[in-house]
Amino acid sequence: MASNLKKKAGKREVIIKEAAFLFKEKGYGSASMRDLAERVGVEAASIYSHIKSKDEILEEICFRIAGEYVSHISKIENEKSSYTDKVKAIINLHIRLMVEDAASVAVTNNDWKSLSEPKLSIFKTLRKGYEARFARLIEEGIAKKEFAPMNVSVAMFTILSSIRWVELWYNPERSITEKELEKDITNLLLKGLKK
Amino acid sequence: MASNLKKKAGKREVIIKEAAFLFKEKGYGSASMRDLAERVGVEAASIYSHIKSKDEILEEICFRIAGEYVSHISKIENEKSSYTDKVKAIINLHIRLMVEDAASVAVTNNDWKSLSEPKLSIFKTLRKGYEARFARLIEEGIAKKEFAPMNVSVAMFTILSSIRWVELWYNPERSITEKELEKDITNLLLKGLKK
DNA sequence: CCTACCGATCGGTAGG
DNA sequence: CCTACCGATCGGTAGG
Repeated sequence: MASNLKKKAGKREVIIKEAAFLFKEKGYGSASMRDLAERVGVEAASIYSHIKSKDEILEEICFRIAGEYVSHISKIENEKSSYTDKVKAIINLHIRLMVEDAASVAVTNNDWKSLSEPKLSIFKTLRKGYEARFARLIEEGIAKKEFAPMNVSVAMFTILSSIRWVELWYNPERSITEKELEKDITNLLLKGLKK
Repeated sequence: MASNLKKKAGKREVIIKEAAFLFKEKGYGSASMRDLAERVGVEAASIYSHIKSKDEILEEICFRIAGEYVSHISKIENEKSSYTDKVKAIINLHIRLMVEDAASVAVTNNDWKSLSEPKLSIFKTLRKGYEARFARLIEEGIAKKEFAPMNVSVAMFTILSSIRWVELWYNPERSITEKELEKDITNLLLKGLKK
């Protein structure tokens, strides 16, 4: 009985997790609910006992990831540390999420445009808020002479998107560890390519 | 007569151009040929006088962009310049293509996975070849002590993907010019955020 | 969770 | 380039 309940509660998670893999592989628009059902191991109609719509799955994936970012940046802002360390913490956050749940991060990055209203607008607002807070940390870092003077938006977006490739390249069988990956990316972004 | 012929030759281009905008906006899988026909201003069936299939349009977009990259890197390799300047030239190439044809670059980045075989494999091979050549330039730059020692793949992918955000942010109405954008991104990647 | 099925929409073709 | 239409597949529902 208890195991039955647990199985049922877990099924929704299984569906969302498999959906993340599927959407990452094929793209949201090209993935069908029948594809998803096959991966989960049930008939297509059965999926709908656990979720309301294909849309809802995308929402769940995108807002979970967005929530992760937003909740962590508050902590980083409040830490008593240098701006260099705050930016390092943000880079670290993005790499960690990417390594821990590459599929969901990839889907959020690639398919958030397929969100339907009003969720699309809410997502955009969340993202803009996050970006504004990150931009402010860079701005303050420049003001405190920790960072070189430069266009704040350019710096922020360059850092944010520079981590996206990890999705395509990194897998646990690589000879490089997450720690090394993080160190190399952070060094490159903070100190540059040049010797 | 001559104008009729020209009109016909141009129509295929119009279709591919509109498709790039459409695919960028909605994603390849979520965009329909009826959407595309409406943008072009004809009935859905009429599209097929100019192209064979939806697939073919995606192929055309992805391989044109891939071709741009591949043809330019040969020139860069053969230039008698420092490795720093070669890397700068590659960054410049990516920014220029992104600014000139943001839609096609975005579609290539986001939807190449929807290519069907054998084009998918060919595309992957092209991309791997390009990456290998870029990686070698970084490797040689490190050997010549122009660049700091680091994992070559990490450096290459970080640089390549760091330019992707331009698609989402840049538009000609921004107060920043393409030249300034390029200078800021190049500086950040070569010298780093830190003062 | 399944069988059976719906209306809508898809990519694409025939024929003019 | 259009009208008319095809078979396949889509997301989703009814009923058990």
